[in-house]
Amino acid sequence: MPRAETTFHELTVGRVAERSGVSVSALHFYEANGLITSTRSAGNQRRYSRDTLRRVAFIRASQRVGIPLADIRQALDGLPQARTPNAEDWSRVAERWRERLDENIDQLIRLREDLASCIGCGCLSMTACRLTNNNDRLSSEGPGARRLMPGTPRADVAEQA
Amino acid sequence: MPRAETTFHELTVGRVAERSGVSVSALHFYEANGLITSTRSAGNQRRYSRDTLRRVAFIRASQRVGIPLADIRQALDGLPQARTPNAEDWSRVAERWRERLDENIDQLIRLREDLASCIGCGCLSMTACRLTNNNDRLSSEGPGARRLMPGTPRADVAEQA
DNA sequence: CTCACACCTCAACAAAGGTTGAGGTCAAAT
DNA sequence: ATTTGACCTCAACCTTTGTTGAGGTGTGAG
Repeated sequence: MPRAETTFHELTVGRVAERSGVSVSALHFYEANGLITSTRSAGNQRRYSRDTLRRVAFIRASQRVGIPLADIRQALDGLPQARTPNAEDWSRVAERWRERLDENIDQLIRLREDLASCIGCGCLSMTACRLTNNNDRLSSEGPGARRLMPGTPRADVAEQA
Repeated sequence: MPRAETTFHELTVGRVAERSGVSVSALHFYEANGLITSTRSAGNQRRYSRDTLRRVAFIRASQRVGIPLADIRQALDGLPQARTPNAEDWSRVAERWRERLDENIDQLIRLREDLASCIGCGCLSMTACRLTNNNDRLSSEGPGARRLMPGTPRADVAEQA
């Protein structure tokens, strides 16, 4: 099997797909959306540096907990584009990402509590219920383009071919 | 303003939209997908029973933490369809839903830990890293139809017109 | 040099979760 | 009786996150 020639730190798209568990088409997609970058070989084929594997791992792990690519992209934009990110670069990003995860965790825990106190208690009181009263500051956006609310990913069923 | 005639326990779509903070089109959509049900007036207009408000609150709260409608629907299918769900019915559903939320929380906490130990430490060791090695049992599904992985919802920006 | 496999681009399609709009009806206040 | 805002259906469109396929090229082993 003819494997494209690569220097030590260059990976073909197929190789990245193989090692990251992400399909080639998804990698193309990530690249088109600026989550990863590549150089090109003489024959116009993509060559990825090794740290792309780390980026992809970060992307997938984040996606599995339901974070949209746009947000992940923003986080990755915190890495230097000029040079290969070092440990400190990643640490900085990871730290900010932890805060993001904390928020997500908080929200879930809050819902769990609300559910217990509002419905689980059996009183079914929906007056002044925290579950019901979420439309406080929410419905004040007016019409126009807005983010959609797609579902959550589930790692056990969504993976590349 | 002509407000449709309703008995004490009947609500029009507009009324449900107003009180739940969900758009009319979204309510139509939920109904088309079996998350809520309605009877019809003589003139073919929807009439919702009051417990629809609770269902919708449950739906939105669950969506805000990234759970897909299909899963929410399954949970709601645990309620009796013949009669109006009582406190006990809701309690049962809430209990099972709590387990679901627990799983989601666990997954987020695991990612946060992995991030700290794998990247945050600074070593950047990706060999045998838990972040990287998620493709263990995942890439064994083969091709074919599979769930897509849309993003996460964010309550602060997504609401009806 | 040739062959096969990996790669390229670009367009079309998919599924979730809706929104928007056209064209028509209901209902209640005047 | 008229009018006006709420409602109806249905189809088209939107975003996100990709996959699939067609038609063509690169690359390395033999």
